[in-house]
Parts: sequence; structure tokens; C-alpha cells
Amino acid sequence: MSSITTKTQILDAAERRFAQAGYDGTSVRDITGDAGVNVAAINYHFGGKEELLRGVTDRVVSPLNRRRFDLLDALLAVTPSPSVSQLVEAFVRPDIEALQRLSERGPTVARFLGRIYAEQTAWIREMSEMQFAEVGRRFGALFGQALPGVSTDDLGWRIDQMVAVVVHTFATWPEAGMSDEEAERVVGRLVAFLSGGIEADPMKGGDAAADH
Amino acid sequence: MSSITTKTQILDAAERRFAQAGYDGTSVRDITGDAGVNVAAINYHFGGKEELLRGVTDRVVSPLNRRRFDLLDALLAVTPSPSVSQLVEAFVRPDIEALQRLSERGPTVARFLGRIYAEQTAWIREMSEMQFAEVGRRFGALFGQALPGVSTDDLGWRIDQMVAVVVHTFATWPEAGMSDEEAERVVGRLVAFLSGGIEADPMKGGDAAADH
DNA sequence: ACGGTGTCCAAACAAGCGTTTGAAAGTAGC
DNA sequence: GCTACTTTCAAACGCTTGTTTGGACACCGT
Repeated sequence: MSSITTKTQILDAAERRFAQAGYDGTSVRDITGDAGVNVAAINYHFGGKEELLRGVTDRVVSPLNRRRFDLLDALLAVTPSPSVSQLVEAFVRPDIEALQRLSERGPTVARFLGRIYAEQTAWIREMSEMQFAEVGRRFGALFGQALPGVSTDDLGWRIDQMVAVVVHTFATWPEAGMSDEEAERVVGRLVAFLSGGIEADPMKGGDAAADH
Repeated sequence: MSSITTKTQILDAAERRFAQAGYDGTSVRDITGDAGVNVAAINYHFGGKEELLRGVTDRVVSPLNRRRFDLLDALLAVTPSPSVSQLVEAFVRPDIEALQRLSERGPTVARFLGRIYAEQTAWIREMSEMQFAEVGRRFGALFGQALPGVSTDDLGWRIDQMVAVVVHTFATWPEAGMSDEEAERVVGRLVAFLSGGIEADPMKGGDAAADH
């Protein structure tokens, strides 16, 4: 068997298993068993289980981020000062679209992403934060521009919650693929909910807290 | 050593370890080592690692839920039809208050809750969903009453996101305890963001999605 | 003083983990 | 057809996991 197909077979099996059971919940023997290769193959081709996770993550996240930046650039070319809901949509849509385009692999990828970003182990967190750093920076700046009334602190916190909601959406993605209409409804729901939360009046919560 | 102190010492150590490293990331030897007891003590007193997690969860969640219902009843006695932000606050505040009242144990409890509710393992999910079922039902009904313009489907989805945000808040709770003012600011932030999201116009996202 | 009961503990258990080994099989280039 | 290199494989390695074992110790009611 040529090395290249062995490698991608391992990546495929690992992606599926990690999506289903997480990193700790998946053994290298689970993966090599599914892939139909020898246990040693993971260490030979990737160097270890940890590097395998990095490999799977890269393969999943890189095209997503590339697409996200493309859509953001396209949006900025049309409107130099996008609205909050436009920004939220530019943030959310690439992922949903990519998941749809992947058709039957989509649910797996979604759950994998949900797993990875929800992971708490130190080195995994560092990895996903590194993957997200540039995206966060660019969107943060644009949100700040669209919402001069919200402090930088509050805004950073809200963007953090936005990511958490998207991650949660991925983690609970239905196993069966969804139609384009369903996917569109998910985008709509996310945009409505997140826009409402992000551009909310910070004083509203402050008041509610004060009259306690 | 009397059985009761051994048991609570195990519970304390387990709570701390589970909060730091999660269920899978913690070994029974980590726990018994911290607690200064024999490895077999966990199986003797609880029956196993799994039952120990149930024990810790019960000890943490039960008083929280009791308090939540109390506050909700008190609110309903004053206003039979509470506003969205009042409901959100009644949902969020008991947790934050409890964490404050626990002082130095608070951060541990917060992270523990964040861990448990973010856990994906089947039986752990079932456990936490069971703990949350009644709370979700009561608040769901009241939110529906406050928001006749939002469909039951959309509303259920939004409440699900609210829980995700609160869980994320717990999971990223600072290690050091916070002052009452800081805690109050967290409540304010959560209420503002979540109220904005929950009472947002569902059409807003629908439009943004449509004109793509 | 005695059996009975609850608790504790060192040791061992079987099973699973990620990784390493050394040789066999396959694949190129010459 | 030989050499050099890559890839595959069964087997074993060392280690950690959760759990069990059987005896020791302490305390209690009689």
C-alpha cells in the first residue's frame, strides 16, 4: 500500500474517531483498526498520537480559515464598515457552508471541531487558540469599529461567547447531514441570536444587576 | 480515621482534580494521593470512579438547583410575568452567588461545573442532563410566555445556547476568587448579552441569510 | 474478654495505553 | 538482478489504568 493512502486513511479514521469520542477517548488501536493498518503506522507516519491530532486539526481548520478570510475581504471590498450582523454572518457562514460542501463528511468535521475547541488539555487549547488567533484579531477590530459604545473589554468577552456558541453548535451537530434549507436556518438563528447579544446595551445587564 | 472524614476528603480532592483535569484526565491515584488515603478507599466508599463523579456532581449541583428554584419562586411571587432579562438573571445569579459564597472553593466548583456540562461522554451527558431537566422545563415555559413572537423551536434552541454560554463562563472561571463587584459585573455581562440574544428578532438573521 | 463490624492498607490483578523493535515485504533507480 | 530506501507488520516493551484481594487494626455491644 502506498504511503500516501495509508496516511490519509489514518487521517480519515482519526478524524471520525476523535469526533465521536474525543482525543482521550480514542486509542491508537481504535484508529489503526478502522483504517486497516498496523498499530505502528501512526508513529511511523506522524511521530505519535499527539502529532496525529495536529495533523487532523490542520487538515480541517486550514481551508476553513482561508475561506473565512476570503469572505471577509470580499465583504470589506463592498462595505468598509460592515454592520454587526454582517460581521457575525461572515464569521459563521464559512463554517456552515464548508460543512455542507463536505456533504457526508460534514457532520464528522463539525463534531470534530466542536470537540477540539471544547478540549481543556493545555497543549490542545494552545493549538486551537493558535489556529484562531489571527481570525479573532481581525474580527475583533471590525466589531470594535461597528460598536463604539461597547468597551474593548466587554467586546472581547462577547466575541469569546460568540465562539463558544459556535463551538457548541458544532459539538451538537446532527449526525445526519442537513439540507441546504436547514443549514440556512442554522445560519439565520446564529446570526440573530449572536447579533442581538453582541450589540446589546451593556447597561441593560448593569441595571438588572443593580436593582437586585 | 472515621469514615465520614475520609469520604469528604475524597470528595474534596476529587472535586479539585476533576475541575483541573476533567474526568478522564484524573486517575483514582491522583485523588487518593491528594486526599491522603489508600487507593482502595474510592471503591470501598463509593463503589468506583464513576459513582464518585456522581457523588461529587450531586454535592455540587443539588444546592445550586434548590437555590435556583427558590429565587424563581420569589420572582414569580412578585411579577407573575417576568421580563426576559429578569428570567435570565434568575437563571444566572444563583450560580454566581453560590460561587461567591463558597469563597475559595468557588473557582474550583465553577470549573468543575464547566467541565461536567461540557463533557461529551454518553453517561456523563445523561447525568448532567438529568440534573438540568426540571430547571430547563420551568424556565423554558416562562421564556415562552415572555416571548410570544419567538417560535417554540427557536426558543428552545436559544435556551440551549444560553446554557452553553453559562457553561463556558464557568469553564473559563479565573482561578483566583473574585470580589463581589467583579462577580456583579459578570452577572451584568451575562444578562445583557443573553437577553439581547434571546429576545432578538428571529427575522434579523433570516434576512441576513436570505440576501446572500 | 470476646466475637462482630466497619474501616484501612499494601499488594497484586488484569487490561489497556502509546510506543519501540527488528525483521519481512515492497519499490524504486541503475 | 542488485542495491538502497521506504513502508508494513507481529510482537513485545514499559507503564498506567480501575479494581480486587485478604489480612490487619480499631472500635463497639455484650
